Amino acid sequence: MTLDAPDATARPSRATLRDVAQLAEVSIKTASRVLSGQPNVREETARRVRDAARALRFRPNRLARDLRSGAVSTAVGFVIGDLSNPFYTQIAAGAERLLREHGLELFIATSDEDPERERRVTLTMLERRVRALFVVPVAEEHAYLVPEQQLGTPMVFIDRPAVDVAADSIVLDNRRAVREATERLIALGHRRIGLVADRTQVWTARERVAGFADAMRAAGTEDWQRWVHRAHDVATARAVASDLLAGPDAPTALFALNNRITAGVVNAVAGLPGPPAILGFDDFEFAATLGISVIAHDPVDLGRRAAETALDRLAGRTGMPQQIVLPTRFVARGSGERPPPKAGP
Amino acid sequence: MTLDAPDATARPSRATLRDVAQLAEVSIKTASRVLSGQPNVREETARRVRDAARALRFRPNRLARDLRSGAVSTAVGFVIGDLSNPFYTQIAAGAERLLREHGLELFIATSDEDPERERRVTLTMLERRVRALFVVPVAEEHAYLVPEQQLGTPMVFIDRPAVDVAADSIVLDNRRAVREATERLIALGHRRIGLVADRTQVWTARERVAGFADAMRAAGTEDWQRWVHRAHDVATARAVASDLLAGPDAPTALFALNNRITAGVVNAVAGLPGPPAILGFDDFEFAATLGISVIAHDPVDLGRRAAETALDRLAGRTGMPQQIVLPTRFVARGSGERPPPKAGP
DNA sequence: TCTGTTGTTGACATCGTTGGCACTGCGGTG
DNA sequence: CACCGCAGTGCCAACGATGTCAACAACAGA
Repeated sequence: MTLDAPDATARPSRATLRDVAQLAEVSIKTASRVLSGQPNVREETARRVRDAARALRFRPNRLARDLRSGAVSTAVGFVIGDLSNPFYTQIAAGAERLLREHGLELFIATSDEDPERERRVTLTMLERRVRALFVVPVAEEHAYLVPEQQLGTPMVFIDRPAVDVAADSIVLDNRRAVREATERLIALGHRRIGLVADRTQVWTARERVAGFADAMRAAGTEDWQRWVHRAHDVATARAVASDLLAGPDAPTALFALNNRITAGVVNAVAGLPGPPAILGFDDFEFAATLGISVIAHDPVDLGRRAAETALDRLAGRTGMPQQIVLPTRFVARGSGERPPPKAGP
Repeated sequence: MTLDAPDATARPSRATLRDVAQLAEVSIKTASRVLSGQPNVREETARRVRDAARALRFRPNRLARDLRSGAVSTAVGFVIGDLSNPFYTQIAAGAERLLREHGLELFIATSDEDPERERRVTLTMLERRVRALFVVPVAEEHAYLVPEQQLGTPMVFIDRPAVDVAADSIVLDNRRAVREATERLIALGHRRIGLVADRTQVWTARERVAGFADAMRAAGTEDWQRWVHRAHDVATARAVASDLLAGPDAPTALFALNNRITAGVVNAVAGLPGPPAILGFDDFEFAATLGISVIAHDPVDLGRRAAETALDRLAGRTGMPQQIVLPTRFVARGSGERPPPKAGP
């Protein structure tokens, strides 16, 4: 009993192909052939190998496999902003479903809506040699992805387009959707419309505010900027809405530009007598129950289309990056159809 | 200018450590030392290497690194049932936050609530040599994980305990929570309590129904079984609730045993005159706005505790698997405090 | 001058797998 | 009988990184 015998100590180690080959009394290569389904192995030999693998509970090391065989990993990376926002996770769910049908696995990591973290997790994904990459970007700067893309990793940007890298993207028709919804409010007689938008850094927020501006200007309201307010999370949105309604010259309608803001606004308004009109961007589970009118779209479809695009590229499609614009639809449920109070100054 | 110079053809390939070393005119090993921050390299040499790496846009290949250095990957696997259920994603968000602080990255894959798929994605995670593994299990059978666990990969089961593998788990005090909530309904005078529970296969559903049975039996209701109904998604839950309320001997209270079922029930009841009392398991964003009383708990904390447990194991804690039971709290918001109608048979 | 120490560097083996190629029998062909 | 094709198998290199160890220079102390 020597002191340095490593196998004597209680340190079981994972069975490798070598162990399987040894037990089956074949070469490593033959074992590999059997276990990865290559032809030209006698059935009896194959059986021996399979038995050995089972006995040793052999699990191939994907790291080694993927390393050896270049970029044929089955992992696809998905970088989203925040796991607790259903908007992101539904996109992921949509992409996942389609990818799975093609034998690919979706791995999700979060950027926490921080550009620097987005960059880090994205690069980590690439270091792991994912087969394709999906990003719902927060950062404005993606030049660092250019070389990676040239190396052949398909990349698809979701919900927000790629700026300084020529990649495919799937977006919503934000500007038009908000313009048209704002026009509806104006047609109902609203002029004091409180818009609650996400941070300016976010592309969708900018687009949506632009749509609002389009409609307001068309209606002759040049000081539309004073009606634009900012919030990024539910609590802030709630506070902003409460303040607006309590303040002088309170808006007769509130327009919340994403799901979290809508949650805050709905919360603030709940139970108020003579509530303002309310519109939200993004549909949500309780919108029907609460009677909230929204600009609806299908995040699952957003993800599905992104997956389609990536699969196309993997199948060999080349050429200019595509930008797919998905439609939205207005769903009237009551809250957005309330006219402003009759008596006014 | 030879014909076979590979660099002459338009085949850009990813720069490796070798390329960097060549350009910097050092050995591969020295380049490795510089780029992975090992000591004992002359500053001038180090600078040359860093410059070369930058010029070639070198990105290390994690596959190779992780392969060589054994199981020291920074990836942690998380297997959840469904990306579009906030319950799961919030758990993931909680775990992610803590893991990140320890330099670990969370990779999420979904089982689609299918035991066979759960098994497959779990094994894939292990084949990728994750440092630790989290599972919100659907399957009842996890014996296949035993050898992997013995090899040292910490595993934590979340929301539902591990059955045939001795792993740590974090669960809620389901049975007690439901028993006590049911007792409240009984104290209010309810006897006809319609319970809408998830499938029997799901451990939490069984526990929660057991809690209901405890309370009903204690109150002398031996035929509690006839009040138990099943639903797995929002639509079914809604239909079940509608049927119950329309049928003869309609319940005076509805108790929904998870977030999706609650959504369906709330939907079905919305706007009804003289609505039944409603209780839900799992809190949700609009519960306050809608005045729905719930058994609340913190999924984010569930994830955080799971991460803590795994980190402990990684830090070397040995010994028996722990089962951590997290408390729930009852949040009264009105819907659960409605007494049954006075006039009765 | 010899020996020991310290810092810097590179040659080589290695992780677990797959690809390329060569080798062995064996039956069929000219 | 030399030759070919072909199924079945094994040896060796390779993927891209890191670990081990030794070589070497510079310098201090005896």
